[in-house]
Amino acid sequence: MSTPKTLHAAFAGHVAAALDALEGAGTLPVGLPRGNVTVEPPRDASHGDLSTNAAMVLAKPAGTNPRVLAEALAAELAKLPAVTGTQIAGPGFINLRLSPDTWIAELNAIAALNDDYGRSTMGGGSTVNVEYVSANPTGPMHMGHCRGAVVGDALASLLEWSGHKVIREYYVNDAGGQVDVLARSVHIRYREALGEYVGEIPEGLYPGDYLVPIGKELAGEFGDSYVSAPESDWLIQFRTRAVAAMMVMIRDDLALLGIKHDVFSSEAELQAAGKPAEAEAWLRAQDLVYDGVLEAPKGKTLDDWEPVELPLFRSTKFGDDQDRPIRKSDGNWTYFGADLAYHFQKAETADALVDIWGADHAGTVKRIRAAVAALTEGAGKEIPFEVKLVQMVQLLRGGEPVKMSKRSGNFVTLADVVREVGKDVVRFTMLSRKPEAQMDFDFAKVVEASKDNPVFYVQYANARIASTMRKAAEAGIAASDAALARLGEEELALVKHAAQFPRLVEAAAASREPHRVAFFLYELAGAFHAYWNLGNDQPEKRFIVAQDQELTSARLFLASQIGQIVRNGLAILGVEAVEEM
RNA sequence: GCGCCCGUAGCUCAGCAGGAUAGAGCACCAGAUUCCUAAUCUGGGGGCCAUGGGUUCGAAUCCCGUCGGGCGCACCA
Repeated sequence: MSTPKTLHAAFAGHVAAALDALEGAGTLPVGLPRGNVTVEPPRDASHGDLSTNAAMVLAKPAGTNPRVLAEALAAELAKLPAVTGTQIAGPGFINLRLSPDTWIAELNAIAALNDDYGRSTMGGGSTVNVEYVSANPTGPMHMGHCRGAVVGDALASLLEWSGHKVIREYYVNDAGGQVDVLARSVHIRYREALGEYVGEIPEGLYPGDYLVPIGKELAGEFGDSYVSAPESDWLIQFRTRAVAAMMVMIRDDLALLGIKHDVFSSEAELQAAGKPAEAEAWLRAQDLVYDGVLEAPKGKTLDDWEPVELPLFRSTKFGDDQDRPIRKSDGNWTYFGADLAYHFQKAETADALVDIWGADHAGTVKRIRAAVAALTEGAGKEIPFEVKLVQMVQLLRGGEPVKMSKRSGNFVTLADVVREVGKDVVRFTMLSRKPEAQMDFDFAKVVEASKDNPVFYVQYANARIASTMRKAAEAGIAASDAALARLGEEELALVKHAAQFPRLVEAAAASREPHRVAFFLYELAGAFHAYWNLGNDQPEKRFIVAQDQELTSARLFLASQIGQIVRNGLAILGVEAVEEM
């Protein structure tokens, strides 16, 4: 896909060219680093349309005064046909004012690029593996998983928009003690299905009803042959079957949110393939794994603590606080031991790794980061690795916390919530706060149809535009770019706002923060609604002005492009852009 | 005791990989709203960006300390 340069990208190029010209003229020394040079719209629109700090950043290394350099640079930039005014302000900002034609051209660019406006080649086609959800396959998804799922999914599409190939991956923890517990829980349901009275599910097992159907299925298949058989006869089989059933449920839950992973990686398969053992052997050869005894944890008393010799990974060498065991005293892999090998496996097919984790796993970030550094450096290709921690969501209903009974296994499931408020509301709400901040999710508020509700407000902008188009069509007027010169200051201000979208997408992708897209849309919708409201008192400012078809067509064209941006932004977030509400 | 995250208006939160006079919504105050494109509109007050240092031409943003809140700290995942 070839992407024509958007206006902001083009001006970054223009400033660079102007600096080249100054170098050529001897005004500026050749080869100064320009990494800190920015070209961006000033916060205060009265300062102009674009602003660059180039003179301030380069003055010092050039051994000159910022204002002198600014004068020279401004003179160079003033030669551009698009620039109608330059001004030097403050400590050396150069403010540029652009011709209306420039903005009209950008409006046309939005129309031309359409669903692709905002895509960029920033990522250069490199592959990013985003691992998210990775909930244990021991039950349906509950709301605790929801935020990470949405953030991860939106981040994945954001990265695609900014020119990366993305692998959406789910790590299935089907090898640890939790899935053995699952198998035992299913065994009880199996006995129950055969007519046995099992009473209350014992403490420590999974009590949820969702295991009943699997018990029945296994009963139908195996009859009573495993009822009193020793655990070793049935555990693996029951476990495999239960995990498979759980993953079907989980995929269904994810589908409700519009989430579909490319790869599901099984921890059990990873172990069966000997990956953790390979990693251990290699790390031992590097003296990065050794047999040792950890000190007892400080500041916390454990009654059953005993010193034990375990194979330890030297994560302290890479910034961790403590070396970490990769196998347990029974010889099985620890979660970390397998996870280490898993990350190495992911690194083989990606140029960068991103993990989305719940904040309760914050304590394990350092060790896994250490492991990735050790393994990928060792393999000769160091892979950047980031963990995004997603904070917990508190569920409220009209301001009151939603009660959850752990005892009965009645947590609030994702499916219930999506069924109640809808996929779009869940997704947008989860993205309406930065991930590392805690968040409230109030059932009453998120479905409110008012301007106080961002989900509604943004969708309403698109719906309003769609309804205007329908209305205009009835009157026989269509959008047209024939007379865009008729658009005035207020309309062009909307274009200027919308034109930020490509930059915003790049910045959000670079910082791995999809919530910025949500905020941008909220603001853009706000600007659109504000313009719309002008029509309340001033009928000549309405989109449809019956006695002036030319102007109406131009405004409809504008509205249509604003709608396009809203739709593109919502597409990144995975939220439907409805046309009627 | 150690580590990580957070601390911005009365409340809930933004703040664009350091930039110009720190923003939005709610709440509050004052107006408008028989018209119109339903799901209101316009304007206003309100801040020592927790705090003390440091780096820089320039800090809410980066670094260090302190205070306050949350989370996590053996072979659980």
